Amino acid sequence: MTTDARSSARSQRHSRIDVVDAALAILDEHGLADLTMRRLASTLNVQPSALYWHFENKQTLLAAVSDRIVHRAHTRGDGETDWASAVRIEARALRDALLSFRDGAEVVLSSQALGLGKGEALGRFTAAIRLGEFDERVERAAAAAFLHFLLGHVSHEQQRMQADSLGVVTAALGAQPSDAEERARGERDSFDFGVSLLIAGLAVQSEVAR
Amino acid sequence: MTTDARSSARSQRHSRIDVVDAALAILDEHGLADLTMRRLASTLNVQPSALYWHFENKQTLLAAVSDRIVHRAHTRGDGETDWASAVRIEARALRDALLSFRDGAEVVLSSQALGLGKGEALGRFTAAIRLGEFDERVERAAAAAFLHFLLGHVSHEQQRMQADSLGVVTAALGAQPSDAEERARGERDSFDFGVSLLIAGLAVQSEVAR
DNA sequence: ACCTGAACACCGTTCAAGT
DNA sequence: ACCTGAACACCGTTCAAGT
Repeated sequence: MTTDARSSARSQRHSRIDVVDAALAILDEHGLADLTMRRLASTLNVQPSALYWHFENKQTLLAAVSDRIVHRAHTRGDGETDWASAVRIEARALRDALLSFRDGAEVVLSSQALGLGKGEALGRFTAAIRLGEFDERVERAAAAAFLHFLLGHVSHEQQRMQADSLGVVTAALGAQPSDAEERARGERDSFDFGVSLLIAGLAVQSEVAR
Repeated sequence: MTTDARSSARSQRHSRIDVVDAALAILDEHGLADLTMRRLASTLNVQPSALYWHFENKQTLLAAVSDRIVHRAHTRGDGETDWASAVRIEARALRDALLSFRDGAEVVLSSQALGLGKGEALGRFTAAIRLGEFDERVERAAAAAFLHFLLGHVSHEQQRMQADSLGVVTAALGAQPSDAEERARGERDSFDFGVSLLIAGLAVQSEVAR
């Protein structure tokens, strides 16, 4: 018990993995704005400069955090399914993964925009689309479209969640359900609808090319 | 001539409009990272604290900058066109507007994600889609899908432009055209393709509902 | 109506040196 | 292999006071 590495012992030595673990904890509990190098260092009982032994800079660290969030999106490869179902399953799994950490979408969005990280999210979409045996250019552009929609939708969604929890009064354009559960259902529906639009569009594309 | 307000005279008094003008100039010449309150103040020959008379905080200022970038997207309302053409025209106009300022997409993306700004971009898509007389929920979800795709695609695109200009070697996944012009064409094509996917999907939706 | 001056409470990053 | 100590060059924001 008392020998556990995760206890409050000081002057523990750390690995990259420990640093990312601690970063994820700060992210989830306090949000991206509070995820500073200095704060991260202090939760690890270490000087800020120590972090630069593990990571070249903050962006690289955030890319590693992003990779871990995305990697959380498990989908058991259910063997035989059509590309459309596969894409839908990946989209939901990735959305769930992003939603499972505070500001998760924003972290992944910015790492993705900077071209950092392992690109697993794009890879997942690409693999699912590949089941449809499209032209390679179509496959690439479609995967990017799914990913852009996913990140844009979920980051907006998480932003609204945070605004709500702070009781911010946003000028109520359109209907705004009062009940949180109802709102969550609405978000998921509009996400699914966007995914459906893209899938339907890609299906049409395959008929055109035929 | 020498009485012109935009000359190098000091201790000029400024309006919100002047501040946004100056911010846009810094954005375009030096990028978002260099658009700090202190730097902005110094180009206006003013103390940083003076900016807080015009804007509540930096995010609000950036939202005003975002609004101006989006407002640059002119499309003459060509009278009678179908919703699909109207959406395509808006998408291209908005992309051009974002591309006309360095880091334009990122600025608009983050203001949009924070729910700040006037929401003109979403309004433009919504108005175009409305020509198709869809269900209101469909209209809203589709407009959001177009906007998310737009912002995601263009911010990624601008990121690559900047990486290229810095000579960064990104692990060449897939074919990477060497010639800049060719690459620009590829970007525009994959943007148009994404827009086409969404339009085709929405067209199918209208048949289903019929 | 618009700005100054001074301060507060922070940042990310570098680098020689330690163990 | 991993970290300290100290420094550098910055940030956004507040607020009393000035004109």
